[in-house]
Amino acid sequence: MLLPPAGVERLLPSDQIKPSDQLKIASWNVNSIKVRAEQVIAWLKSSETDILFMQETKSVDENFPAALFEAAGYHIHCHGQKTYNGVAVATRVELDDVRTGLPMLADSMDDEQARYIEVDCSGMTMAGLYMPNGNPVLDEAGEHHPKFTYKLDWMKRLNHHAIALQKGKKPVLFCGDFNIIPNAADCWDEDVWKGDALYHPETLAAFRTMCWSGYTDVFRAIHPGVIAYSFWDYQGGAWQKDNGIRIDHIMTNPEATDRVRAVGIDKTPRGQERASDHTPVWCVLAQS
DNA sequence: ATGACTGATGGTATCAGA
Repeated sequence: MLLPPAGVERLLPSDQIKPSDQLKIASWNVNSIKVRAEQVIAWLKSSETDILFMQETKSVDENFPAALFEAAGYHIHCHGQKTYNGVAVATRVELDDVRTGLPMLADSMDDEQARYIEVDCSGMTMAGLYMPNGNPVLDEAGEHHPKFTYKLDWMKRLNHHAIALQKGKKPVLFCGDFNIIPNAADCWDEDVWKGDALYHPETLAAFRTMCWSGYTDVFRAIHPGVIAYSFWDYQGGAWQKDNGIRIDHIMTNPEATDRVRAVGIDKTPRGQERASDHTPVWCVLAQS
């Protein structure tokens, strides 16, 4: 085992050292880019992230603080709307194409919400998404509430698109705030989440459809049995009690999974002053 | 305990988030 040189106190852990032929990709629900820009940029620098997908920017594109990112060496592509939702990508590597909006199906519900951005880079396709929350599940008549129907419809569109992208035989990666708790081990108390849209059987079934079509939850694949969360509610001292849930994910098709060299969730930003309620999830991919 | 956060909004309360 190599030891750090004398006098060097802060080396990255060995699994975070990134050779030049690798890309570090991350996803972070920032909960307002206006409030979080400085913290996000500081994290981009300290984490050596090449491409960051952001969600809940809550900003129209003309108000996105892109100049702050440019000054730090990151170019911004954003797809926002007023008040709610909003996705963006910050990159310090060249992108070949950027597309926004998740494709519709013939029977899809109308969708004006800014929740999807997709890029081509280094022969790969990578997407950042903000899945609808889906609550409440039921309306007053006991039927599916329109918000839950919208979530299921959105997942159906995502699954169709995920399968369509597989036909390219290229590496494909989806990351973002999925608003899905994949398993009981991904929350502090399963009983609290039973019946919630994030852990509803129909939500989990749609998530498994994505898994069965070839996409891997790379955090869980590389860290089996590890308890790690990506969201802690602002209320009730959830952070202090570690009452968290793992709902931010990186999903890779087989070609991309083969290139995964490391995966992690960085809890540090969640513990900082005026933090987002989510913390970043990241992975390192070999470029060939 | 009708509580308990945080952010955005032509707002001084209401929504949405999860």
